[in-house]
Amino acid sequence: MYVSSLLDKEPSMYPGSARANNNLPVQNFVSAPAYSDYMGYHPVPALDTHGQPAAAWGSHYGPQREDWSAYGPGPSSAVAAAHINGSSPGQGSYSSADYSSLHPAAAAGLPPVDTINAQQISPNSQRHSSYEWMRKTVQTNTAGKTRTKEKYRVVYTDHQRLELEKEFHCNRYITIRRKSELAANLGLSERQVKIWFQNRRAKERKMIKKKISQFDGSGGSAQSDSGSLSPNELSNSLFPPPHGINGLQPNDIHQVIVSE
DNA sequence: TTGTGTTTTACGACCTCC
DNA sequence: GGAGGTCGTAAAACACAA
Repeated sequence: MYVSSLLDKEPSMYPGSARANNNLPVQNFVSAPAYSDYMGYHPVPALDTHGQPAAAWGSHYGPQREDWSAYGPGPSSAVAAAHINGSSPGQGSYSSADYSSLHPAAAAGLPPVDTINAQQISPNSQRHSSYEWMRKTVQTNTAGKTRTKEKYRVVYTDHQRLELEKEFHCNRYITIRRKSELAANLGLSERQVKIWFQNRRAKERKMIKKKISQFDGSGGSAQSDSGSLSPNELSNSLFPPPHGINGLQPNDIHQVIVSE
């Protein structure tokens, strides 16, 4: 089950890094011993500052995964502060006008991202400068390409990754509605959220593959229980992709999940 | 400080589904 | 045909040993 891949110690997964130190003040993180594979990874009321209560997480997907409750207590004011103080390179990628055009729903029903941006200006000069090049890159590249010859990717803030991880932990496949909401709340484009989930699933498959190969290698047994399945088959058998998900209204999906 | 390996965003190609 | 899936890959960001 998913527990095996997430709860297994994965030191390579978001180790305490300079990234975290650069993005957020250390004091803004509380320890999360219950979830050691992702530093500072614990449920936070991050979205509630945008008018969405923390409980809404559960309401979207019904009961949380059985292993989710192990990740520590709920809302932390310290992390809420981190959210407010946190930086967001991705947010620097979009002007409010661009953002509104990209996220009409957000523009209509959510607070303007400018407000968030104003709150989340990075205290880190390097990060800040990276926003500048990103802003420049996106705004000046009329070809629609976000890549430039020198730099072409932003680094998501810990808060953005935290929220994405939380969503991934609830559901490995994001619904259209949740994608839109997350994008609006995190100041990312829906495309970025979609690609993040794709990459995240790829990462997990890679981790599973790695674990299987390690298991086969160390166990000495050429055929383990999982040996009859390829990593992809194993992953898909555990978490089958939601075929036809787009044919359903988000509410339908929500209701299906909640009813389970 | 630098070289090297790993992780993280982002994209294109191709496939499936509606 | 469009949207989203995987897979493979590029390149920036990062960690860390030497």
